[in-house]
Amino acid sequence: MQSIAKVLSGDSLGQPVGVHGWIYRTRSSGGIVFVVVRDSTGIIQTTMRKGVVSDAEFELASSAGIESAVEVEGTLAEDKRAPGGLEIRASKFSLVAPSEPFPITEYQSTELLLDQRHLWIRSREQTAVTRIKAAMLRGGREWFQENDYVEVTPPMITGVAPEDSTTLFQIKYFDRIAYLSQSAQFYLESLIYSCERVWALTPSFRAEKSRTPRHLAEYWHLEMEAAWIDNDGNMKVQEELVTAMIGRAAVDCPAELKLLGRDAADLGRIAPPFDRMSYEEAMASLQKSGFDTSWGSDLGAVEERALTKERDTPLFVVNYPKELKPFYMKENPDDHRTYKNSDLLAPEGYGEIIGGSERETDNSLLVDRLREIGESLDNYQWYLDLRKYGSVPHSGFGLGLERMVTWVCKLEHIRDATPFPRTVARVYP
RNA sequence: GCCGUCGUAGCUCAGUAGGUAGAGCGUCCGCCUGUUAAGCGGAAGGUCAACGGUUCGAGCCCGUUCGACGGCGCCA
Repeated sequence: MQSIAKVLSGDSLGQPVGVHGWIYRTRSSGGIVFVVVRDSTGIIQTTMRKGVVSDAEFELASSAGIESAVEVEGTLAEDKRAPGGLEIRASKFSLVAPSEPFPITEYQSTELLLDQRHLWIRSREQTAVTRIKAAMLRGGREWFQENDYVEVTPPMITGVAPEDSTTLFQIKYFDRIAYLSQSAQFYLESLIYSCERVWALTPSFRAEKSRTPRHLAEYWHLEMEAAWIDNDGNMKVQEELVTAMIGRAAVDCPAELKLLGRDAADLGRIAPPFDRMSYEEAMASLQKSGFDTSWGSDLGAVEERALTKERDTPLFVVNYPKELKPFYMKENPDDHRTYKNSDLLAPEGYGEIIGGSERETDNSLLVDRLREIGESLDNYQWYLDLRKYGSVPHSGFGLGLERMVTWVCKLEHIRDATPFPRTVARVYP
């Protein structure tokens, strides 16, 4: 047996080949049956003729339904009438396992596809997304390895909750309460004092009742933290990493990208340095476009879309007002109203995929800010400890993997960037 | 949390003025030796989301509940 991709390469033209997979489509016309077979690498038409295969095999082939598991052996032939120009003229057909009528047909609704997700992930589109996502992760892992980052394994169960813990999933943890992690950042920050440069890929959980095309309740969070680098260095890491991830997908998955309407060549234009714009400049630009917004307003979905819609490469927005961002960021010495931070916005209107910053290194400043926002210091004691024993400048960021996949794969909704999306309305299948 | 749309056959949908429930696809049976999500003929298939109300009569009008989807906010 060979992969369908291998057979489609045409190397075996005129020679015996065999494939196994699942029936993608069947059509029959009297004494001939067309069975289009799908495997993980592609689809190919096979033809069964009465008299060439046995009557029993012919009967099986003509009655087998979509998604039946089959094996076909025959001769590879060129034929203009075949989709793709190549077909296997079968000498042998066997049914590995029949399929009941497949619930997903040519007529589909969003609801059906989500209810039948365990079956819909067999689709060519979902398969392409899965492979592209894997390639992006491969590219990221390669980049981290080449740049001396240590992959670490932070916990996903935490005992600490901020005062406003409404966005945390609570779990029963033996005889007390614990929470599912929203971010591994504090754990990564702890690890830089030994490994200096660390990264982790973990699930993050958000109990926000968000109902948008860019939110999941569970998503894969790619986070990095490094000692001795400031926010400019942090942004350089981000643009190089993003470029490496996209580059790997473009090289390894051009066909999958094309299937999704994304030209791999266009992705090749994405290279450091990415454009940079301050929050203040972003505000001015939005006001010029007629937005009723001013200093202190956050960039919402509409604003991010406006800023990135006409772009085909990512955009950094830097130096947000402090009140819009969390307490652990480092104040901008050039403008005390803002932090040394950045959000990376994906182009084409997709919006934020990374949030990052230089971290505050001064223990007393952190304590002040925590008091200001009414947080109990007890919950942060171990985090504050990190500033007591050789505090060093450091920076880091978190990348929402599915958000990046949504952009790279030109998806309309983030739930298609993961095989089994978890949203406020769905935990099945 | 807020705003909006929709629940009718396995799937996608139509259902006019309130008067005995329809189509295409799928399934099953038959025909067809080059189909491209093939074509032709036939058959089976329904608690119209649930509950309550109005009416001689409700898929349709009113109310409540449940579910799903679209968008905003929050965020990656």
